[in-house]
Amino acid sequence: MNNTDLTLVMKALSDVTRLKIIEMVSEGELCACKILESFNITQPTLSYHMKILCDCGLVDSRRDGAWIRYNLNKQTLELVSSYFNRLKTQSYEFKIECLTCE
Amino acid sequence: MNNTDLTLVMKALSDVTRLKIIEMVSEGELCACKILESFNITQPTLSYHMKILCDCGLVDSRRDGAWIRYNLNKQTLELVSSYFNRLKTQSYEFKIECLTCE
DNA sequence: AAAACATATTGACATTTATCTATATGACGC
DNA sequence: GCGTCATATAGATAAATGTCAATATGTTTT
Repeated sequence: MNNTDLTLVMKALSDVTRLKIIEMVSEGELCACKILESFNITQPTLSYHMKILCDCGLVDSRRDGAWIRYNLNKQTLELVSSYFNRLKTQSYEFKIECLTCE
Repeated sequence: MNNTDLTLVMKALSDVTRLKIIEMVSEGELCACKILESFNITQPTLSYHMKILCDCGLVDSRRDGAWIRYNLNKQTLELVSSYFNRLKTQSYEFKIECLTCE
């Protein structure tokens, strides 16, 4: 996962509505109509948010009759999770100071 | 860490420049002048980005003479990391389908 | 085939964001 | 105190973002 892809994921998560959607979907598959009930937004706005979540790979969608069912993409989540774990382990307790700055 | 705080962190990471800064700082403390060398942006623009990274708690700053030295805040990173770990474990292999949608 | 339901797309608009130039503030050395 | 270096703030601006109303597309039911 390169920086551009990661930026897309972060951008997707940088909106309160989408963050809540991710949390809802993390508990199990949901259709748009169910998600919509939890928010004070219009259907087109939800559709816009779902597109962003799907495009960055965080959420998968599948048609089931008239409904579109959404669920979390665990693989992408794993990549994001491991990115933060790597950052954590990379940073050490004792700082390597930049003394010269020249 | 509530959703508003988390959104701030994600917003901070949703910019390629800031994502690179985080990676640089994760390897050790750096002053603004050193960071600036790696980018094609002006000094005020970097200052703007550093403020966003500090305000959300991802980066700490300390004055050292004329310089401001930046380093990663491991505590915040730990909170973000554990958030994603929680999301991962919350989502199960077998989907709890929403069959009614009524 | 028409009506009803679920979701997506389009176009408009206000707000936010990233960037710059110009200027201010703070620290150090002379 | 003055000049110089490091960083921050202010004001302006173009581009991106989140939202809506209106409309289109796709699916099911009658």
